[in-house]
Amino acid sequence: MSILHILQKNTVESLQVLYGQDFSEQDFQVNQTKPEFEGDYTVVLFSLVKRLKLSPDAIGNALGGHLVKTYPELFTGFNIIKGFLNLSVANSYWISLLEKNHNDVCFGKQAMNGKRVMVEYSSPNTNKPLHLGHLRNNFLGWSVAEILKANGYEVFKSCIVNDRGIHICKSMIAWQLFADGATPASTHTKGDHFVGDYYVKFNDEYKKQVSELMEKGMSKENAEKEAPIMQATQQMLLDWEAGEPDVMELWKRMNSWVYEGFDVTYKNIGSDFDKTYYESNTYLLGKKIVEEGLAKGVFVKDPDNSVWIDLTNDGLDRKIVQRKDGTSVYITQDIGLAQQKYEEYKIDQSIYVIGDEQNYHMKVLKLIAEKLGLPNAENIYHLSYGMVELPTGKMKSREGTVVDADDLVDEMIATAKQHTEDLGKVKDFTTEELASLYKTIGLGAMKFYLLRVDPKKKMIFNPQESIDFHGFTGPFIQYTYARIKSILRKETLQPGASLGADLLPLEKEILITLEQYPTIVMQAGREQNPSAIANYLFHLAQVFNSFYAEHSIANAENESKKQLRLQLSSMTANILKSGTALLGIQVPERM
RNA sequence: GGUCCGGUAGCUCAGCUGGAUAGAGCAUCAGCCUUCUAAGCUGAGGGUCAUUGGUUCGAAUCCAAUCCGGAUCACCA
Repeated sequence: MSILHILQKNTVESLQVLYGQDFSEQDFQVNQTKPEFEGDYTVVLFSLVKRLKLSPDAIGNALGGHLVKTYPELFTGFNIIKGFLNLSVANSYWISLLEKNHNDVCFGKQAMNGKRVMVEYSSPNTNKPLHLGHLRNNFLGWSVAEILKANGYEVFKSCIVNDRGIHICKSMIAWQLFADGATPASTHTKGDHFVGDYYVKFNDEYKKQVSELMEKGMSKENAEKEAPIMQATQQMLLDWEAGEPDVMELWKRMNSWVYEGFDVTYKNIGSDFDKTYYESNTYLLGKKIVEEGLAKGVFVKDPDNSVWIDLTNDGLDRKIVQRKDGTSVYITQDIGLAQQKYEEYKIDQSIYVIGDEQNYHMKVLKLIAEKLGLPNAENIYHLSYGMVELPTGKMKSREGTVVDADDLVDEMIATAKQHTEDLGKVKDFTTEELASLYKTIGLGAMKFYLLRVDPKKKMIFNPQESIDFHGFTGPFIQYTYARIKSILRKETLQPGASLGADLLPLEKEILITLEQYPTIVMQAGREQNPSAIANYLFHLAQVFNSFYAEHSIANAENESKKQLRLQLSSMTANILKSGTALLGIQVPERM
């Protein structure tokens, strides 16, 4: 139990003893004491004044006195300033916390709670390579899954691949028209980029054809429909749905190129999935759902045979769930998949990591699932994250401002290499060790940069800022870890050693911060928010570095101080390592 | 227009279950490597927390209105 929680509980008990009244932990606030006052934790007394009809000073004196008297091993003194009761926590509490946990690499992890959760993330289209936006999604999804595991959930990572539809046919048509049989192998191109290039070619040709038709006097709207390449694409989609062998073969072939490329990227950035769903399989579930919904009266059929759901009573609109030609739309497939996930994994919660541009869509999905009476409908949760923008504005594929994921990863690794070489601290590393270090640092910088901000908010990706490895960055934390490990290699930590009874301010500050880690992990899990971890780790590293600059560990004043500081260092390193692991970031022993 | 989200230092962001003088990083300026890794540390300057009103002992935080920015409202996914 956290010290904050203990203090809350003790306060409730004391108030009961002192005044015979039942208070709950929500009836008053406990904070960390501001540095300018004496004490460690502060009970804010104002909210108790009204109910007890006593002055803040009277309550503070009674409560402070009672706490110190009743829990002398915990509280050593108190003072009251303007309605704030400041309590000092005994050094022995902090020191025993350190003795117990300095070597526990699982500190902060919760026991299994028996709940099963699925986290769906990444969800790429197979017509173009991954970009910066996908990276935020991938890092977020992966990290949230790990954070939930640390909170005791059994987690399944899943991915729905959007592998069919008109956009896929566009790349296929363009390949037929322009590739002349070229393949990723023949052109030495990564498969997903190769296919993406034909998607671009499609759009170029389409634009050309539309403007040609418009020059001949056709309206823009008609030209967009009549352009031969678009007509061919629509025909191809029909052929695909009819299972036409040539089309299916080409589709499989081009998708396999894309998957080869994706695999490389996923492996590189450390994304993995327990289950991959393919839209080409799940879209058929739509029909069944629509029939059931019609039978239940949840859906209605219009005269033209299209099927709708009326959500106007829920403040939304009428929404189509099946086209008049009987084909299923995006949302229908999602309902089917939601059900399939539940049936296959018996999950208690289903999390969707999807951009906030789809807030409306996800609201509709959940509503429909509820109206259909799907068993886990109320546990569908949209983890909605903000878009990634550039300092110049939004990324636009038409304007070529999309930041490619593979390029970015390469750039970050190259930057890590450059910095490392400039500093020249690891000249004895082998080529393999260096390559691994560059990757650890480059990816660490990138992941931290994308995870350090609140996922719900849109963020700006500043290329210059992202390759700065100083300050609030991944490498700063990695560096702090490497520094500690350097000491721990040279000095011997003796587990049962006497640590003395005194704590210097900076030593105590580290301990107070270390103690918060389990609370932060819980908070990050509750909020599904990796940035809580990132902010915490940065703060911990900062506090440790201040301590490190101020006090010597190897040449401490005496042996018990040295052992105390070695244990502080060890526990800090463990938390830096396990915390960064929750963000998908590794820490190097040297850098 | 309807719905939803956001506006905190020059820039990027914390803080938001109401609590003491609003915090970091970057950038700027001034210091600190003969002792454990300077990818570090110490200090300085920098704020009408969009605006106005309300709630109360107390508001960046809660409520309302206004202004500004964004997302979304397809027989696209």
